[in-house]
Amino acid sequence: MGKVLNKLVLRVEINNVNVIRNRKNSFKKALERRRFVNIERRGKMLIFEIEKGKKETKRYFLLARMGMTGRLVYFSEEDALWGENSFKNKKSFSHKHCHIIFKFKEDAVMLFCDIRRFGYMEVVGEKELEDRLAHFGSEPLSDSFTLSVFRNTIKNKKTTVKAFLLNQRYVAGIGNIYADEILFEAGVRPCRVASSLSAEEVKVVYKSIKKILRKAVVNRGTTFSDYVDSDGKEGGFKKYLKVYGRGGEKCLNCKAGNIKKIRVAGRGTCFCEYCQK
DNA sequence: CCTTGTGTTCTCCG
DNA sequence: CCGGAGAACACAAG
Repeated sequence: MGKVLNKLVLRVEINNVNVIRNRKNSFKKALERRRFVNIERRGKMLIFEIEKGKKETKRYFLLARMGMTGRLVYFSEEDALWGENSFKNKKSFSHKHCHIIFKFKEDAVMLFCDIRRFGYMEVVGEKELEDRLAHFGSEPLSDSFTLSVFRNTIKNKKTTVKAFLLNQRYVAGIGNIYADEILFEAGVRPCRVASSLSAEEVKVVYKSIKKILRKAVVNRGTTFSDYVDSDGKEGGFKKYLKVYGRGGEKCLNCKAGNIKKIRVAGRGTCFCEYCQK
């Protein structure tokens, strides 16, 4: 979404007020006639820093969370028309599911669309931002996420290793697809109790987190059904999926075991009964 | 019925 | 009875 940086937001159109949380911070008023001066990410949350007004001392931020089907889409000048051809992926971007439109002075637009409406946006002040950031664990691809940090985090956790990986308080940003792929890469069964992993297994899971997430980022994410990035482009990681969505198939690695599909931590979970111990 | 991210509520245990 | 941990539930719509 870097293309919206420093562009002037002229107008914010709200088609569905229900996707805005924390309405006390007057969403439109906080955004119109201002610019986004910085954009960051923490876990699965995007943080747009909003330009300060002349007399203001405190900063405000636009937070965006995509849930399952939420997406931010950028249209440049020539594409920013509402004609039939603009919305090539009609299910994702139909008028019906486009909830907020940011119109920039530069003639560009940014859309917040969400079919299932698990996603939301909100404007928060510095204090509220601090509160929300406090709920996130380590950024798995940062240098500060070391093996010893990971050992300390997973130590004594009585939950399953899959639930542990999905818990944003421990490691931020891992969802269901990557949790399954990480555990396959590590050769560890999703239903294992986290604290039961040997020192060696913890190390392998740690390395697998880095490896899978790096590869996913390089390939710009996973398009399993209809995910697209802000340019409307699909992610390329799908071709590297080894267990997710392969329940009932033969394992690509051992060519012997079957990929089982079970339920762990309330989520559909795929693993190889032969490769993962 | 299934799918998932996350915020809330419930339950268990010391 | 309190607090924390972890599990379970609720939500949405295709």
